[in-house]
Amino acid sequence: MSTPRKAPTMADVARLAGVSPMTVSRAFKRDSSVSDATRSAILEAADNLGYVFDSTASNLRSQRTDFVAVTIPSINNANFADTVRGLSDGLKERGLQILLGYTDYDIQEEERLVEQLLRRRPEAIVVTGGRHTPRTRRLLENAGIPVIETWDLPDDPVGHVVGFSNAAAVRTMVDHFVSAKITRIAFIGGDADRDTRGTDRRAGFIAAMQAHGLDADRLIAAGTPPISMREGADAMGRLLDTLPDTQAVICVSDLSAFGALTECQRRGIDVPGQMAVAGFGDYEIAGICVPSLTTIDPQPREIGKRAADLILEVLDGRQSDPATIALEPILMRRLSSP
Amino acid sequence: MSTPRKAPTMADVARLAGVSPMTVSRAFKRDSSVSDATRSAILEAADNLGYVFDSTASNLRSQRTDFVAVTIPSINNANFADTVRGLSDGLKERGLQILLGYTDYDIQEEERLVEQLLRRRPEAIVVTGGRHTPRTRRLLENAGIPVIETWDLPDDPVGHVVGFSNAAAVRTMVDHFVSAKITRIAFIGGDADRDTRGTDRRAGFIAAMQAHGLDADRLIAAGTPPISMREGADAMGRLLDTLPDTQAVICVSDLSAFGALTECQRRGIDVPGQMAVAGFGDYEIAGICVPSLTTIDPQPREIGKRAADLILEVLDGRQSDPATIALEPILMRRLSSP
DNA sequence: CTGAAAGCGCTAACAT
DNA sequence: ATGTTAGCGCTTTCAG
Repeated sequence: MSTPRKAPTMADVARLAGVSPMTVSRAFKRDSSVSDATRSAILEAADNLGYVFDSTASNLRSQRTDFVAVTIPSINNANFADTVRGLSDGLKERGLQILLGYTDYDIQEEERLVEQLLRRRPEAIVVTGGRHTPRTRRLLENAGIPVIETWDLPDDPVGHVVGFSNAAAVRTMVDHFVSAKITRIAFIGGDADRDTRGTDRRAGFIAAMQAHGLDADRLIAAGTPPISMREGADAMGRLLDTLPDTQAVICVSDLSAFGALTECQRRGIDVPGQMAVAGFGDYEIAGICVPSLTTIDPQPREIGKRAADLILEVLDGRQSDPATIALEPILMRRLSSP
Repeated sequence: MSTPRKAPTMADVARLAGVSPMTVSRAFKRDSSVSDATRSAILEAADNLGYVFDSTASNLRSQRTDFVAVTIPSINNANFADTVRGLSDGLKERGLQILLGYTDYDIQEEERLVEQLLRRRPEAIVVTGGRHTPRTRRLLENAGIPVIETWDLPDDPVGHVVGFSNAAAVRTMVDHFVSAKITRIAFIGGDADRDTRGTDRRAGFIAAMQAHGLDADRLIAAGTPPISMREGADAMGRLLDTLPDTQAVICVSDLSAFGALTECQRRGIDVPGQMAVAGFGDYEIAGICVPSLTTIDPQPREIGKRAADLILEVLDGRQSDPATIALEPILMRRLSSP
């Protein structure tokens, strides 16, 4: 576990293999021109010495780091994890690694994080959402690398966008209920504007209700984002206590929706007979809970995949203008709604 | 988004501020000796130029990267996410960032990942589990940095350990059932030895049953780890079809346990009356589903926190011998068991 | 296919 | 409190 002596360098490997450091450098690259005999001699020498390639030196000299910076609101969220997985898979073939940071749904924290990440000279940066502090925006604009905003369709993007309209997605859900003659619909979401996607969903709910000429005043504040299952359950409790004639509730996420569902179970309220419930995200739980949960699939993995493709295109010079890729969230009709 | 000209360096900032590059370097460090006037002049000059500190150069020269490498099996798992959060919080105060990679529960992938991570010269490395390929082990042993294995208590640790016995934790659960006179107990887990923690849990189940003189042959293979909610439900279906006199089932994780629970709901099987169900992990869902799920809390956040503390101690020279910190998983008795 | 020279941008070490 | 010198370990560039 401890190596008291200094770690071996390429020069050490070169000496042992009887070649120049430059040849060792080439031997560690994939497609460079080194004879097979020389290469295997070098790799063996390296192995004997316990040599491990030093990226820090390589990064500085070549001005390439081979990683892409990614910020997500929370590491503990299956939707964002799926986006990261899509990104990761898409970038892997090019040898690009992901440097991940999370913002805790806080744009001040995002600012700190983005600066930290940019110091490490990523080849590109992917951020979640389209709302940033002025300084974050300036940092991104001046970074000189591809910038991709995701999970949103910002009015004034910094660079590229791979996302969807959170408001429009919720409108789809409202329409779904209204077409089933359900009109007394509530919304359970965060009580702060911290989570901009949550805020957009609530705004989309209000706008959609008003477009149908319906009251949009059944808004239940469930806590500070991210809203937990427990907070969803508590919010449903308050809704049932204060507005018992409510026919349906749209929740800001599947997690809060599942919490709400369990509260109905505990109180013996039939779902969807007495109360329909809808979520957002199409987390695994939505498909398997009883009754299964009507929700919106925002295609998180696809967001990551498309962002990765876009990054590769831009780095290859195949794409130069800022692109906006708008995905269509999918309404997943299940048993928690009519 | 595009910066055609080259990015400014410390030399540029120094020139504009009328000082030497060394003073600029000091101004960007926290506690270094620069007069307030000089520092603010420098920071202003940097701001005007849009200068962003270049860690790649700093890393090479100072031989410090200020990050800790962490490998986890999956990015989409609340337990591991909690450990990462504990680590992250504990390391943040020292300015250490986390470089995260995931192995997909595959020790071959772990080998690739560990080598990639070590090339970036982390200050320490935290891995999940105690089983590695011989090469991974060699890489870790020779890395010359603190190595911490987590989520397990390996027989022959590489270096430090912060973990718990997966087998002993499941024994606690078996004892819980047996003390309630429940003896026909099944285990739902993975069908491969890919997930070593899952394998240890199954082994712990078998050993505990045998210690009680009970048959340990109700083993249901639910798929390739990680076992999903859906796979847990399917496994429960097979269990009910083939061994209907089973009284209780212990699942390799809360996710599969919840799936199993929903299968009981769909079939009208009363839990825990006809079938008791237990999970592992104390995920949020365990506390809120109906009935709430008896499970084991392995204290994932605490694992991360302790690992972070240990790293700081070792880096400070306050701890030199390999340490093993064994945590005690907590049995969470809830409504899915008697 | 291989090598020699130079230098990436910062900071350790030493000075004052 | 600030400056000077040298060099971290690679790879770019140019040569053969």
